[in-house]
Amino acid sequence: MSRSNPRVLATLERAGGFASAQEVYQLMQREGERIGLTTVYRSLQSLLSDKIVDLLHREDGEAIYRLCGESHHHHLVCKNCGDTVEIEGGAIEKWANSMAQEHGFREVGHTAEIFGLCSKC
Amino acid sequence: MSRSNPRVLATLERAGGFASAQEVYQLMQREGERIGLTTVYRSLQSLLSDKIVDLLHREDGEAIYRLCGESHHHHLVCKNCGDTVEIEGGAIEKWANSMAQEHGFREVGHTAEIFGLCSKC
DNA sequence: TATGAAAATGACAATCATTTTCATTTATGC
DNA sequence: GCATAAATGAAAATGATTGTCATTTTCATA
Repeated sequence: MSRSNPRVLATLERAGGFASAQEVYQLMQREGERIGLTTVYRSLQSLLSDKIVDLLHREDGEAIYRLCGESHHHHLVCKNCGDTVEIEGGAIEKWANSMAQEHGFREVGHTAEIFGLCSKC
Repeated sequence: MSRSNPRVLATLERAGGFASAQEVYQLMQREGERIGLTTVYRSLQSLLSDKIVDLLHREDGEAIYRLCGESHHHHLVCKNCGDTVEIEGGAIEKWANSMAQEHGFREVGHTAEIFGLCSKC
């Protein structure tokens, strides 16, 4: 069973707590850290199963890891220029919880992202 | 400019209006239709840009296409057994629209999925 | 009915994220 | 020091998706 390499977590934090495995790896490379892509993937998976990060997906399907404990928010993404705004999701939390309760689900999480064209595009 | 092959749309309908490109392709193969994987991808993309289908992603990131006009709903997915319940998302529509308006975004869409442990697991 | 331009098709190769394999290095207890 | 388990990373494997390109089909018009 592999444990997480602490530099991976540190890098994810430095990246704003929101990045893909590839991005974490490239960031570490650029900063001169000597680490393999495999280790980055393994560490992120380990952080995921320890519930230190969550997993969600970008529009193109690429997996992105988000630090838990970051205030839970969602994103409004421009599908043209990629500009991203963080937004509050209180309404979603309530919706997710009530739906889960209604259907007898426990330990629920959710993903919700909104995409469209920003005012500039 | 490539137009969508009508058999692709027909197959997606037959599949319940909810399937990945690979699934549509395999289904067509099994039913003896002579079509290439490339054409399936192209047709789905074309249906997407014509707004006849939407795109969303499975937990593993694989792209799934959903027929628009199917009543818009979301999913509650058991992360253990994969069991899925369709749920209404009226609250989400409102949230997405108000957030979009607040930040000046137009032509917005959204994805929202809830996952947890179902009552059996 | 011929013809030719444009669109559609599909085999195949390329790309990209992710996972697996496996040999090597590092850490740890004895 | 030594044995053993854990961690690491290079390289290959995998799987979805996209790009390329030669061929076929469609279809309006000569």
